[in-house]
Amino acid sequence: MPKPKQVSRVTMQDVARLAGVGTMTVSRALRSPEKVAAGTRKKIQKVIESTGFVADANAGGLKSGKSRLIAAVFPTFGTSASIETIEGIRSVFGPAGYEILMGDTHYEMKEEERIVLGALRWRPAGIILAGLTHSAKTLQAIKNAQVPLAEVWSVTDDPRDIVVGFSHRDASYTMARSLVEWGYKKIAYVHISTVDNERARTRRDGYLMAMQASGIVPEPGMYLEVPLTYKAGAEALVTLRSRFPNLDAIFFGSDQLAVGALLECQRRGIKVPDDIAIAGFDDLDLSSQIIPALTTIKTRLFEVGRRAAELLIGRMEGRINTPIVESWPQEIIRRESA
Amino acid sequence: MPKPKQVSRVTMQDVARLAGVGTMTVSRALRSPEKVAAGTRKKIQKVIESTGFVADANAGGLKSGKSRLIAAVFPTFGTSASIETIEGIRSVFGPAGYEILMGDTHYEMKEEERIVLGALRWRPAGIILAGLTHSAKTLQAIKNAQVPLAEVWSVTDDPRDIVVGFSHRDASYTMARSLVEWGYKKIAYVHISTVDNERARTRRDGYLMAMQASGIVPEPGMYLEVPLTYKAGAEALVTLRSRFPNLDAIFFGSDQLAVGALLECQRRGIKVPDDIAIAGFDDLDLSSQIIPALTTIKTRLFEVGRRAAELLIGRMEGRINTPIVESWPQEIIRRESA
DNA sequence: GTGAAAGCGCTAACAC
DNA sequence: GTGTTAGCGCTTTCAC
Repeated sequence: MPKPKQVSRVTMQDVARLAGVGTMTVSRALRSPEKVAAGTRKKIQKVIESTGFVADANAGGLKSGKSRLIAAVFPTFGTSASIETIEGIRSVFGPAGYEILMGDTHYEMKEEERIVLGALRWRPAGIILAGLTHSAKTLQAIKNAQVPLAEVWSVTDDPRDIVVGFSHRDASYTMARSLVEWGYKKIAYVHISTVDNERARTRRDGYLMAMQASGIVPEPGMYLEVPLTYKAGAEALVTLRSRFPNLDAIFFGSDQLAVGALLECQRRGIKVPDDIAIAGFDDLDLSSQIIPALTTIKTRLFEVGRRAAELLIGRMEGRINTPIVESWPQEIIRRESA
Repeated sequence: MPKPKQVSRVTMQDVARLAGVGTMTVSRALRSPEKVAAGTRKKIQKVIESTGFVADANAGGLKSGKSRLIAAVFPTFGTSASIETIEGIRSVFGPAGYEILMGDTHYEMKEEERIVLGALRWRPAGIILAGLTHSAKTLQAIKNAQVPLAEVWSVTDDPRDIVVGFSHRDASYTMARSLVEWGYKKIAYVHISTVDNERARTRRDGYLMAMQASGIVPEPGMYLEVPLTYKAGAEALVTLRSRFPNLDAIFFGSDQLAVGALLECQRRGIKVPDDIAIAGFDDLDLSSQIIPALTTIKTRLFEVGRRAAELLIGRMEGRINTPIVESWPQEIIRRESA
């Protein structure tokens, strides 16, 4: 292995000089090698390796006004929803030679705004945001910057640009209807905060619509908002059972809550699904392992991330130039808990 | 092929002209407002808001040779170890106005190399890598670029630059010794791949050293390498119990494996800790909720990330200019499973 | 297939 | 406190 020498900074000009060619040829050798003669290319490659030259993306981005950088902003890195989506995004952009600027908003729209504004300073080639609920300032800044935008996770009839996700309302509706079909009559619902979060809101709406369609009127207090932790799921179970002694099912808007509830059932000797049925939403790794195995909705978020990235590249290359919505089918996974 | 129309952007010069000041004053108003008169500042702020101007970080980075960008590379985003550390890093760099370029290597050293080389094109102000095991090329490239490096998670006596973490060997040793103290005599160990992963290796070494110190010689087949999944933990339990019928404890090098094993015990009616004791490493959220609650080692990875970021800023500002190692104490959490 | 010239939008250095 | 000058290291353009 050739030993790179320790120099303060090697520029493309240095490489060009050492290889006995013009800087333009070096630039081409890096970005479109097929336009450079094989011999020249080899010579340049050798110099690059021996000097440890790394092209300055700032200079390139400055000149061209665009950089091979994608901004991706998610509410949190702590859920598998974000992680799966990010993995899907990286599976496309990694091999394509893009870097990813990542941020997490902690579910704060104001923080999202701060992160997006910061990211735009880099003139990214594209932006990916989670969900459809963003501040006017965030959206205006993206529009001004003329940066392609992909919104992932939800779907809408009126897309701003690229939208890839699924209907949380339909998925939730289907699960709630299934619970009714399976014979459950008194079904509670537990969800996380719906503030600036259309996923949580539409999931809850799906439940409410299913109840209505089934001729069941959920009593007040029968749907509950809690934080996203195992413990909150456990506590919701206890609260709901004491409020409604004849409750026969609880549908949780997230598997993490449902797992928390299942563990609480174990602790208290409550039989699932005989004493009470439990259903979730997300299909975490853990959900198939927990006892009893959790009935839930399987999302396809790796695919969602992957497609968002592909469509973004399509937009960047001018192949796609109208708003577009792509929906990935969800699947009810019936296991033992309901 | 239709292309998006190229509308000219708002530059700092435009802002300067509209505010009736020089570009340098605008630059200062953004980066060190205290050096600009309040009236001037207000005038500039107004123009920035009305034009939606966002300073081009590429230009700034080009001129100064440094950008307010941090590269952070982790083996995976799918474990809470990575996520906690990243949260700690962001808690410092977010408020300080840095963006974070993130990559995950899928535990591949070659992929780490690719990601680091890509990130260096942006002339980042600092790099954070997980662990101490990196390819020569990766390390040489970072050295050439003269970018401050923080390595997190492990510790060493011979730091390259900034190192923040803890001794996995000591933590693991302490847990294994505690198991002996608590009366367990035949203790197996389950770990993930030690290839290019000094955390997994030193955790295993800690177990082996504790056995030796306790006068116990682990039989062949008594420590096991498996993938990092719940299922693998369950399978390891079954394998080890059939190999060693009188096994009385299993120490898992990761809570995820231990949880998988606990769930398998439930399925099979194996009593924990009476039939077999289970211990883990990491203290996941789930570990305190699972039944029985898991005895484990609590790591302080948020703090590790936070301190790595703080020390990196210290190095960038010239306040720290020698290699430095910081170790965060770990804690054995004894719960019901052992 | 290759190179020379021009300049992207900022900021360091220095003047005022 | 503020402005002027000079370039950072690439890529665009166009000539050969």
